[in-house]
Amino acid sequence: MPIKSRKPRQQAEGGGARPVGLRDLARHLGLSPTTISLVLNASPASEAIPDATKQRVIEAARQFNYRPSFLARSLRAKRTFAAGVMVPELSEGYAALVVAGIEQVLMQRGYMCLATSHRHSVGQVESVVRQLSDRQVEGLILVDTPYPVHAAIPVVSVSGHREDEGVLNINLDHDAAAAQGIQHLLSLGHRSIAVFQGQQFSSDTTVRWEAIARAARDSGIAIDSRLVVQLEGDSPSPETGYAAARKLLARGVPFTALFAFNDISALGAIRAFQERGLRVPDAVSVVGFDDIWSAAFHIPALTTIRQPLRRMGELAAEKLIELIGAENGNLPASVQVAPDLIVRESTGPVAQSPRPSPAS
Amino acid sequence: MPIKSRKPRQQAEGGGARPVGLRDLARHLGLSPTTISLVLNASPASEAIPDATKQRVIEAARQFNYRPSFLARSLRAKRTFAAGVMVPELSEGYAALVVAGIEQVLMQRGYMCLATSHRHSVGQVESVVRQLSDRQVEGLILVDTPYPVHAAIPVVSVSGHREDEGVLNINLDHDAAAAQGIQHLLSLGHRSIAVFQGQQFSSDTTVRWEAIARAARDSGIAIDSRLVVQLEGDSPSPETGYAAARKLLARGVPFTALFAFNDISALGAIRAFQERGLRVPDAVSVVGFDDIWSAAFHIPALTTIRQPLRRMGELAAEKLIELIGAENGNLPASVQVAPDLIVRESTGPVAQSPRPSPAS
DNA sequence: TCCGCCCACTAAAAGGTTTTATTAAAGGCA
DNA sequence: TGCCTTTAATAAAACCTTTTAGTGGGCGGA
Repeated sequence: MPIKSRKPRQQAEGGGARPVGLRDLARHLGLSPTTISLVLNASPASEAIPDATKQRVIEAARQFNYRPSFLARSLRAKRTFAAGVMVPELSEGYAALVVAGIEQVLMQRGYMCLATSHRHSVGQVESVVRQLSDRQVEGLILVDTPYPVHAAIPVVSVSGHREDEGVLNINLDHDAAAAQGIQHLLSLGHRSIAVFQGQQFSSDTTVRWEAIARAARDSGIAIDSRLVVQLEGDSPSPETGYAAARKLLARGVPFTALFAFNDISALGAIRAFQERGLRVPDAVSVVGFDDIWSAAFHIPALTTIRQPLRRMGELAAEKLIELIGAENGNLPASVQVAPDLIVRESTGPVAQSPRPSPAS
Repeated sequence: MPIKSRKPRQQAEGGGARPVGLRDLARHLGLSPTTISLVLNASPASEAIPDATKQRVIEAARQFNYRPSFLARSLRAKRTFAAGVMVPELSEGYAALVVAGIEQVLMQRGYMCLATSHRHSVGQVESVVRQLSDRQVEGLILVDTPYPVHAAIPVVSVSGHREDEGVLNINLDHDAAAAQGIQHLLSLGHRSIAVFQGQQFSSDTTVRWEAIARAARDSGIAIDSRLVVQLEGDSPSPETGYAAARKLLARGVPFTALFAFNDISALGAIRAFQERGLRVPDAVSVVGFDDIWSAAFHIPALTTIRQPLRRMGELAAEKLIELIGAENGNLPASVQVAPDLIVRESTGPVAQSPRPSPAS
């Protein structure tokens, strides 16, 4: 694929004034580019240069508004100060929060954030990784992206649960999360608990489901397999939860609470329940997951397990930068973050009437 | 700020194998780098080269998995195929949707998306623009960013309403949007309509408010200034609308409908109303703006003016690329996109009882 | 007087491409 | 044979820095 050079864009002012470079400064000062570079970079070798000259150089640089070419120095130093970030879909609330955290830390440390999305297409994943590698990003952050990635650079995976050698994981402590949710429901008297499993493509799906099943078992109750529904479709809207809830109701197996896969699906489920005349939390209690910003303002406000998504993004960026700077040897280790149970209005004590079987 | 070169990261395999370059290929084939470059870029000058040689070159390139250095060719060709994207805050649903559209188009056209946020800090805006310029992005897309930006590259502004010379705008047709909302409420019998104005820092604030006032005037009703409340605080949560609604109620001026600044604030307002015993839409009708994904699944589902946010992002990217490729002269022009009124459950006919004055 | 050292810089290479200008060899024609 | 053209390539410059290895001159000391 050829790359054509472009005739330099005419400045509004008319003169195709190309930016001032080290050479221009050198000529203007009657010095060599080397000297200028040494001084401006405060390189150790510049100690031999008298302060007067240094001042002259610095002054001229400011006056001409000299900005070194990132391209040129990247080429020379083999450092791009750029990191690639891959998410399934940027518009998703989940990904957006994590990316916001990542971007903030990267920026603050002088790195650029190259944002990409793959829409769960394996081909797209490969193509994007190739493009990022071509641009010599120094590291990669994968968010909720359970696809194999082959890269010769440091990789941090958020909610990836990867076993891959050399991938640093930032994951939620799902056992704690599941225990919090189950305990909360148990303490309200619930015994028949329905569960939403995530979509196939979500990397949290398996881990979360297994943690919930384990937590239930440990608490002495079992999850009836007829009360387990898997979310389908890749729409990032409550639609998925709405459909799953209807499927659940259609099975006719009584339950008093739902542990949803995430807040989005919980919202959809609540709507489906209310449409069938099942009030939340009177007839059914619902626990969400994530604590997206609208969870608190839904009616009823959602009880949920909060994931510190933004913090996870920040951590991912911090760890990535550590990895990039690390000598071989002492590499930083994976990190687990703690969930928080946020009790709001969508959960309540189990109803008096023994079994509020859903209307069919 | 000095830039130190890093000792090349040891590959897992052990050999610090640096990537194969044009020179390596040349040596292996017994040709010069020039020839390889000519052939691989299918440059016009390569016509003189016999097909046999071309094949040899192409074959070797594939075999060694040769990937040209983006840095080097960018340096030489003065093209980076990168665009900077600035939003107030990446985690906001509004920005995330626009950015998703932008990223998709940029990627598909071979451009990289450098995502940044500024949190409404003018200093941060300047710093980010500087960093992006240093990296020689070929263009800039500003989303909801009403701050002056001085750049010598093409700029596209989404919902920016800038008058600046040389900035291409992608804006919603706010007059149409306001007319749709007002007409809808009028047709339901509402005459006392409250309005939320956006936060000071949002670039849509003024335009939207003026459009609404104009639409009301044109329809023969006036907006009582005591029914106008400005959102405050920069939290991207319904909290702002919740607070504004309480302020509105506290004023004790009767109203039967609210035209909110956006869906997020509408959600907060609905909660505030319900807490005061004002059912939506029975006692108060609420119209939102944006049509974020959860609007449809809120209870009650939100009637709202949809902005085609993703499409606006796509358009912005398309126009930016046009601008970048444009000869001086025929530049593409600004674009207005059309809103859609989405009628759901949060609006209804005005109540029978003449003036459902809010409980104080 | 001569050696070595310090001072204040600089020349040149390197990084990996693209592009312009040039060349060596072969072939055609007078 | 001598001249011109075509073929099949190549050398070198350019892009803009950073870094290594010097350099020339002045000066102190023996």
